[in-house]
Amino acid sequence: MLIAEPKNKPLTLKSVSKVLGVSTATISNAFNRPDQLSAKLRDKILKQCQELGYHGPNLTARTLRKGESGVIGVLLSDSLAYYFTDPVANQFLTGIAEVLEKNHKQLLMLSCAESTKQTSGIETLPDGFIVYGTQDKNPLFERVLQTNKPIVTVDFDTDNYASINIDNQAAAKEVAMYALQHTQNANIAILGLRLIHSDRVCRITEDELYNEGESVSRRRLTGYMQAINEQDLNITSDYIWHIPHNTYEDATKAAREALSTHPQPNCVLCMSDVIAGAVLAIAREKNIQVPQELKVVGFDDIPEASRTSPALTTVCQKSIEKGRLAASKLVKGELTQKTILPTALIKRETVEF
Amino acid sequence: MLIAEPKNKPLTLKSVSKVLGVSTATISNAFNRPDQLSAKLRDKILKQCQELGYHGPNLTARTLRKGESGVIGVLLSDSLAYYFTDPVANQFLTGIAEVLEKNHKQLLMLSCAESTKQTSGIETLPDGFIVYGTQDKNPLFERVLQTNKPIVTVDFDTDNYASINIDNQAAAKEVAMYALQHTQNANIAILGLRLIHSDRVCRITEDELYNEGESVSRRRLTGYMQAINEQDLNITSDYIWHIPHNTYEDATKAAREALSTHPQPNCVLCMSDVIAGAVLAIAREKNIQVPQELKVVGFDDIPEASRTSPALTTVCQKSIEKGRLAASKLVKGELTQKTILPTALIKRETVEF
DNA sequence: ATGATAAAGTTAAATGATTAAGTTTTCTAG
DNA sequence: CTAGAAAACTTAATCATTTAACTTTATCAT
Repeated sequence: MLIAEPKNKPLTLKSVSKVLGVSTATISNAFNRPDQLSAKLRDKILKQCQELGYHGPNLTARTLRKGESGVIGVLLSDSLAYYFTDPVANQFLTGIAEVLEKNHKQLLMLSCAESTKQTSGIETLPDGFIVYGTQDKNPLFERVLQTNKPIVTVDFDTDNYASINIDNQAAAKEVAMYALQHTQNANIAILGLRLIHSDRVCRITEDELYNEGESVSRRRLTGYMQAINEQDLNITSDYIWHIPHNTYEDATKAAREALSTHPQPNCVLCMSDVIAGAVLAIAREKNIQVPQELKVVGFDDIPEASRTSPALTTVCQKSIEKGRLAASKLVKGELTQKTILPTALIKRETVEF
Repeated sequence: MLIAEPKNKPLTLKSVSKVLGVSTATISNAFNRPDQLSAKLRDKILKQCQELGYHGPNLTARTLRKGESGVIGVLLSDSLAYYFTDPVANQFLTGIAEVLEKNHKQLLMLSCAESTKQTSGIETLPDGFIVYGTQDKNPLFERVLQTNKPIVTVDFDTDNYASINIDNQAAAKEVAMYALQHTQNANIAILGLRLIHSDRVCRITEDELYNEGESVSRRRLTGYMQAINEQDLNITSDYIWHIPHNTYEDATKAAREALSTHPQPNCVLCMSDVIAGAVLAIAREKNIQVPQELKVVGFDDIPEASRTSPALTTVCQKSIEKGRLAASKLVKGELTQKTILPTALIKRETVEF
């Protein structure tokens, strides 16, 4: 039986090698390169390490030496807390987690929204990054770029990197067309997500309507507008809301405002299912019949969308698949291809019954 | 203007020091210990580093040297993907993320369920751990224990560590009492979570009913049983279901089975709101009126609980607060106290209207 | 001016691993 | 039995930092 070192000092390759009477290199090889030593010695070393309570090389030291940590960073444009709350993000992260776990990679969550003190140098740890959401000149993102490590971007696109997107504009146009075609004398409201840089729920101005950006939301808005035009309808900025965060609270506020206007809209285009869910709740509260008096469409097809009553008509984007694909591109090193995932219009009960 | 090193080699303290003509120590101090050099030189160094594109010391090397990474590990008993899907876990993680972000700590998600190959030594990286859920002799958990790093456990208890729990038994008893007191000729079913070690939805056997473990679910079960006894009612194991994962799919299967029994239960005690939500869906499908013909109670008070129709009567446990508290204990170094968070019975519409 | 003291920088020894290159041991064939 | 090759193991350089201990420069009262 081996005598362990005093409990307080953590075991190292060196201290263990001293106890076992072999070189540090041999123990390292026992853990990492079985072909470099005899099977007999290897078994003996592994067993003795077990007894001592040494469970293998320190990750930090190994990472420093090998330049490889086994950690994948997910870079998120908003605060971390938000990503645990948002159902779409949850699905996306679920997909990532699935693939990383299968490949024995660890998952480090990094938020760009962290306050100015970005001194930690955390970007040097992960072996690669999945970058989610638009990153307009974010400092952490800039640093990540400079590491020259593998990157896959999702829901936005930058030259030189693998990316995963959907055709937001076409999908939005399709769902809007469907909704408008089933609405007589359409009076349209749009509940948009992050259309402008404000932290408050509000309507947008005429100016802001034409300030075309490249965000996911702006592309959806463009899709809606195309549908409205093709149907020879129109909408003013008075009927377009900006919702800063994809939460029930914000969405409820906007929904309540939107359904209190005169004339009251009979067709609400929502940029997320969370928003659409809030509209349904307010409609019930106000005794407005959906879909008879009011058509509602969402976006995303989150799990809850099929459980609302009436069940939500929406655009399905395979968010889990997005995550899976992002992670697998990264672990497989497929770092150039730009993928557009398909979407599908899901007809449930909030447009026609 | 400074000339940067060739692009391919990443910048280091050493390479930068060569360019700037000062020692590595001074640059290190410029970043970490402003008092160790003149403000003038420091400003100059920082500006020059900026120009060169050196954004501060490499985290891995710094961690190795200082023994401190700024990373907090969250050790999860199930697969990672599960924790992004489960609404209770989402809230818990939201709370953690909030506090860590405020304290400039990074969040590393670690799953115990990872297949046998646990060679990575990842437990050496984080500065501390939040351990969530029962860990019956899990190898990764054992290693974490051996690191002697700060640990806070949540939803289970081990000697020597700070822990956060709720009184599952009392809370379950309370909600069950309430439900039973409002049910005439009660015919009870229990939809339990992870009562036994099976991956399939099934009823439990008489034996398994009395196999008392120490899990959260078992304590809730005990609470239910106490209420049933105190009301001079009874239940057989035929009316107790085991649901392996807290998902709608599993729960729906169990709910469908439970509402197809003869005699049909008129009071269902659910160990989670997800399960209760599934029961409501099946009840609607079968045209069973809730609460008139069927009382349903859940557990957790997830956000969706207030949005179901009818709105769910349940036990509120402040899951976000749990996460916040766990993280703040860890960052503040309060590593001994064992906290029992309060719960509250939330009376909505699924027991009385 | 001068010696003492404080401030500003530098040197060099850790930190815990990996791995190329070198050394010793074992094996094989003639 | 021995040279040569292969296998088994060790040595020592390296990874990018931090920081105690040391050296140099500046400050200041006398």
